[in-house]
Amino acid sequence: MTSSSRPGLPPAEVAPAGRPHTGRQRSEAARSAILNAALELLGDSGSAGLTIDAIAATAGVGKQTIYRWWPSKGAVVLEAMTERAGIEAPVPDCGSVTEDLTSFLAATFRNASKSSVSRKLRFVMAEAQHDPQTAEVLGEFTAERRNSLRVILERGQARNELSKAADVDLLIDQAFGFLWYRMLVGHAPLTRRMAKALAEGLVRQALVR
Amino acid sequence: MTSSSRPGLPPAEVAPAGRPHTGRQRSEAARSAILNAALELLGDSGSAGLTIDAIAATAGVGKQTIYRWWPSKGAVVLEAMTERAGIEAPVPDCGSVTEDLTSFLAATFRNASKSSVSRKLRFVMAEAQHDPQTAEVLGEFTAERRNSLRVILERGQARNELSKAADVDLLIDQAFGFLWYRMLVGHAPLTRRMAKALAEGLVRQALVR
Amino acid sequence: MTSSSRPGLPPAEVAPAGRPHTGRQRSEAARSAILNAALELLGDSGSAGLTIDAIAATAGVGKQTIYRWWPSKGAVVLEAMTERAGIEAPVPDCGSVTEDLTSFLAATFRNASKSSVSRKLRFVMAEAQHDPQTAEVLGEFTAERRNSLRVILERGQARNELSKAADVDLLIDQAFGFLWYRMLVGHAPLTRRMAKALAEGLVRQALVR
Amino acid sequence: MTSSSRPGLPPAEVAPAGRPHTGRQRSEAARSAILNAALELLGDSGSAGLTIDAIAATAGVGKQTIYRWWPSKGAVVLEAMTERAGIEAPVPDCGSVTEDLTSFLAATFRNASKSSVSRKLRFVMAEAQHDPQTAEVLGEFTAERRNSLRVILERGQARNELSKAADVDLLIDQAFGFLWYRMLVGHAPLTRRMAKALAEGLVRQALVR
DNA sequence: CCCTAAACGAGACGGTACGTCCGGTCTTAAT
DNA sequence: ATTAAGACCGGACGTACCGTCTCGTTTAGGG
Repeated sequence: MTSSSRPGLPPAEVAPAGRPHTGRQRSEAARSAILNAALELLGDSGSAGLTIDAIAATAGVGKQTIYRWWPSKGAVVLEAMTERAGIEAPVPDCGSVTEDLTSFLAATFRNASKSSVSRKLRFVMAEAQHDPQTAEVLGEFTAERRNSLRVILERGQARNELSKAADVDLLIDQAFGFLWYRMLVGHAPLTRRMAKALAEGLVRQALVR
Repeated sequence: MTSSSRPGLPPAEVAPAGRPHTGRQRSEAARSAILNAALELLGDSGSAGLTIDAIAATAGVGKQTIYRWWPSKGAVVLEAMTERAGIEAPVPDCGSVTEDLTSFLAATFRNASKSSVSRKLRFVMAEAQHDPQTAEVLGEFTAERRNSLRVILERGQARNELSKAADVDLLIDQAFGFLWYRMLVGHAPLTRRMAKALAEGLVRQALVR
Repeated sequence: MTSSSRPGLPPAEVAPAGRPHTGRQRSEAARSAILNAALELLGDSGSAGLTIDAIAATAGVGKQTIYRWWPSKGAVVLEAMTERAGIEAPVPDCGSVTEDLTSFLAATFRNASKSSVSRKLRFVMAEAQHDPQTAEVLGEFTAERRNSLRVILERGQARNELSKAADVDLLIDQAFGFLWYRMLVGHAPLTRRMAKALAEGLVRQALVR
Repeated sequence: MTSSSRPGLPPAEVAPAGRPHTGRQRSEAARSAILNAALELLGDSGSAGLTIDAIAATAGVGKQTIYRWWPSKGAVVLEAMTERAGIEAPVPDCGSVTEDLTSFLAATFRNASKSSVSRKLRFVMAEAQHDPQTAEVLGEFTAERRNSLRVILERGQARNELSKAADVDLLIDQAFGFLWYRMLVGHAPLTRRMAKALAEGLVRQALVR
């Protein structure tokens, strides 16, 4: 998420330039206290206990200051996560699709199997199911993640490792679907071994025949 | 969910046979009014508006009667769904894995793309993220669904259509993962075409080589 | 309270004699278990905690068995008290009004200053304020107590110790009013000394002039 | 009850002056709507029907706003009564104790025999029996009332109409005891004639001999 | 010895109110 | 204009009791 798309920027940057900005400016201290508080509370007690009141109290901030800059709890958490938690696995380039894919998925799985990270992702996903605004932010986040994977797979096609006919979106959604499904249901772990097997499976599906 | 695992059966069926059961028996009318109310409310207004108070009022039932037999809202909805909504696709047997798989996934996708069904599933999944009791019921539900798929895939292995070495659980979680991921994030549809492509991809991934 | 006015006698004694009575008879064990339970609970936890459910559970009795024989909680407690607690001071005859009155009031005060007794009386009085049935039973109880005092005072008038013109009901209500007021508000104790002073005051008020 | 002892004043007036008070101030509109609602409900339906929910609904107020400022239903009613109902008879000064006393008691009885007032007093007394916080407020209220009467009686002693040796508290509790006893049990009325007789009786008890 | 009737322990039922929590809005005084 | 503080209305939560209503069982006459 780029700085300019961050929710809740002060109106000054949006104003029609006639009136440049008047009054007190947004407090960066408040902003970061809020993000910290959200992460901390979500770490401590899990989704319960993460209330707007609690965030405000923990951050030493008025509730209005939260509502002024974020549309919903989910947005706060997601912004906190993406900014702080280093949740976004980098796109590697090892020379082969299988290796790239394995490396990317392994990094992603490792992250997601940290309970602190998983707790946050699961929370945001749950919020998104009844809060359209969280759904939108989550939509942007997941789209970005899918793009990373698309880069890898399309490079594979370009190198002629994977069939041009392969449906890349199908592969992507299998990969992230697998990840989220295990995270959300919790019936099986997200190990490095699973990442490797999944990567190989996906490549086998899309191999040039 | 079999009748005997239904939550909240009267103690008689559970008691160690010493004391056979005394007192008034569970009212089937109340039970079914509650399930109906839950489905109706979830259909009308989506997850918001599905409150215990509303269910009780709609069903003409005391709140305690709900709490007596179900641990949580999610459990009510899930039981209502599994009992009423015919959500469970049957395990077909067409002679070939690809056909079986395609048919199974197509039926499942068709179901899940009905907004009435999807709304309920998404609601239960969201609930499960902060309510352990819903998580447990959802766990049972998803385990059953995975078993259906496992039957198909293991039949494929038995018929030597699929490699014995294939990791069946990996395939299963790719399939259901794909389904849930698209349902929950909503970035792409669940069409019959996707079901077919997914089925073929999974088979190709597990083919005897 | 005489035996025949005890609430909840079996209909047999009321039936029009055509059909004498058939079926199981009232269980004395249940009756006394209920009264015991009421006293015990009121002793333990004070008015809170004295619920019909609790009485039934403590007595090992179905709730219906309580509702069958008593119209209200207050009635149970009052019957328990009058039957068990020996709450009714006897009417003494010492030869002089002042002595009789002092003795009667002292006995009454001593009783009422036992917290176990006072708790019960205060409970019944509170109940009576919003439950007409308790109010009625309490009315009977207090009427009886007033009659005891009336006997003493009218004997005083007969002996020419007190003026025939004295308003006996006024004196009685001053005495019991004093008692209840201190019991209910709790701002001052009910000592033997107070009983004596009160008795003397009342006698002085009603002396033949 | 003076304004400064009114329960639930904003912390500002209580705070140690370090932080002068910040945030929205207590809404006088809400406060008075609550008191009105309490009186109205108690007038309409008697103690039943006077629930916190009903008060909040009638006053158009959140329940929390009630709980924020009053410890209990009884406290609300008592504050409403003392503030609105003009329940406190003034201390007259007619020149003679008997006249003062008669006038005071007659006014008090007239008030208490209005069913609207009596209903409220009886309600508060009943509440006080199982709610310590109501008991406390009621204690303050009755203490104040006793003080009014004490002023009259001590003036009588000062003027040498009443014996210096008379136990003033004994007389006071006979008077208010009489009042409350008849109000609570309801076996006899509180007429002007009774007020006069009571006043004369009490004076006769305490006359200089 | 059965038959009918009533009382029993148990406990589920529809309701009402409770007191708490939280959401989202608003009003202060201060910066 | 924004901030921390905090009161406001609204509404869902889960619990506790209420008084009623079945249940199956037990205990009495009366035929």
